[in-house]
Amino acid sequence: MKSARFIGKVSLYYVDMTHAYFDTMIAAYLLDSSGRRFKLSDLASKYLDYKMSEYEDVAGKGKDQIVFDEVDVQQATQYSAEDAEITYSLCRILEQKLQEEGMLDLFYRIEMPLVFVLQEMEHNGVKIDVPLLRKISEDFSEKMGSLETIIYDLAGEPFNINSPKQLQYILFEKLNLPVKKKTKTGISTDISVLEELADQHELPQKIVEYRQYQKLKSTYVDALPQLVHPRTGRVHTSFHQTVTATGRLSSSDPNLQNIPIRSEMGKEIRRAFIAENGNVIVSADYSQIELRIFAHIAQDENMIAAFQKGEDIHAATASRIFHIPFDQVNGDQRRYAKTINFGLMYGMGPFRLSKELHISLDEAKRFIDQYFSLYPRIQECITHIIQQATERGYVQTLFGRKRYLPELNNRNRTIQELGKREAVNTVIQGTAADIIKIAMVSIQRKLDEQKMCSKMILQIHDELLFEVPTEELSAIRSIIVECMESAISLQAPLKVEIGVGENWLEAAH
DNA sequence: ACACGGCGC
DNA sequence: TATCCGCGCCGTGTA
Repeated sequence: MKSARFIGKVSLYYVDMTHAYFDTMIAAYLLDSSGRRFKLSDLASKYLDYKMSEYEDVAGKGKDQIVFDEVDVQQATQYSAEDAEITYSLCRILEQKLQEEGMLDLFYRIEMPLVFVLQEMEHNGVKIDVPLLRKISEDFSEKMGSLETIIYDLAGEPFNINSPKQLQYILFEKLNLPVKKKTKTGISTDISVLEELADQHELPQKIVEYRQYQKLKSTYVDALPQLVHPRTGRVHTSFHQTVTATGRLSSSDPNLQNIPIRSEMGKEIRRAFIAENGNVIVSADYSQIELRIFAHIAQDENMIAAFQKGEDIHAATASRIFHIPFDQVNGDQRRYAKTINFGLMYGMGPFRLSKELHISLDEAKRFIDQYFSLYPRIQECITHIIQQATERGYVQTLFGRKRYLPELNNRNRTIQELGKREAVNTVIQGTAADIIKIAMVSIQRKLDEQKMCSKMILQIHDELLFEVPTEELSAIRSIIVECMESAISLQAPLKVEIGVGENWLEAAH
């Protein structure tokens, strides 16, 4: 609910959901994951061709709106009963459709059980070290203050650094720096542009630094303490099960799936995610899950072999692409291979690869050719996925999750190309989403069965975070690893890495 | 409300 | 010919 952002989360009622077994919203989402609205009234129009009465129809709107207990009883009865009847009618229709689409297992064995796992996680929340964030905030303020002075000095005048328009004026009119990239409405000042300009003037680099502090401070450091619940002293995110086109979860209010990790400054924010006294934070993440899925689906023997031998996949890829012994792969070579490995799953082309690695277009093309000759079945797999998706109009994950891709039959080439990348990415990303959902359900089941006090608190796409009483640590370790690694058996076996610490940063080691 | 920029996987 | 890397959420400025 959008309104949650404004009124704050006040409901901590722990509603007993034991007997809820069919969620029309989730069923409709599985039937069309690209759909945007799955409200009861949307579904009634779509599947029953029935227009439900709206709340405003019975209670009025604006300042004339009355409270529901003042509504005429007949009208209130009619309105309320409609919800129940429509839900029931939808349930039968949607279940039938799920069956026709082969998605009953996905629905009953993965998505519906997951509802309760997510309810539990939202209820658990995560403890935040507010004093630490306050300290970081002050530290950032100081650094931003000095940067501000330097920036105004380099610009020759004070201006609002956060205003793209004013920044454009300073960089491209006043200082006459070259335009590298345009946006729909003007000249781009994003990070890649500023980095390209860095060798011509000192200002761009300072802007980059300033932006980094500004981003971290406003989005995380200052925002998180305000979201600590007054009664639980913890932050309770919302997980959404019907948002993404691929089957992933999303998180909002606040989004705890995009807490910084890449920059050194950003990492410090993870220190503020802590465990209650007597507990530790346990992080469990799938190592290279998407690449393993790709290797499995493509049946690529080279890639499967590398994973079965437990090799560092990026180094192994580099060693074979560059024809050098495994132990002589240097940092740059490994980085190149890593970029290709990841880019592959998003359908990165030679153009983007060349930009990313600061190499020529020809070199980028050669790398990609080398890559596909090393992993030939991967290339075949990509072709196959796209071909099948174009014929059928949709793709499916290993567990039968579907995504329709009308883009593939669009007359615009650019949109078609987008459709191709979406097709490949959805199979991989969506299968990974299926797998971690299965693991979450089985882990929660074990925790309940064994009446353990450990809590699952976050899911970050390929990582699960737990808050664990120290005495349960060794037991929970094996449960987590077992449930996650055996969620499905792949030719390139799933591997889970576990970390333990007083906070999220330490646990992620 | 929208565009941009930027954080995560 | 020219070339956007898939999926999200959110803060800020602008209108």
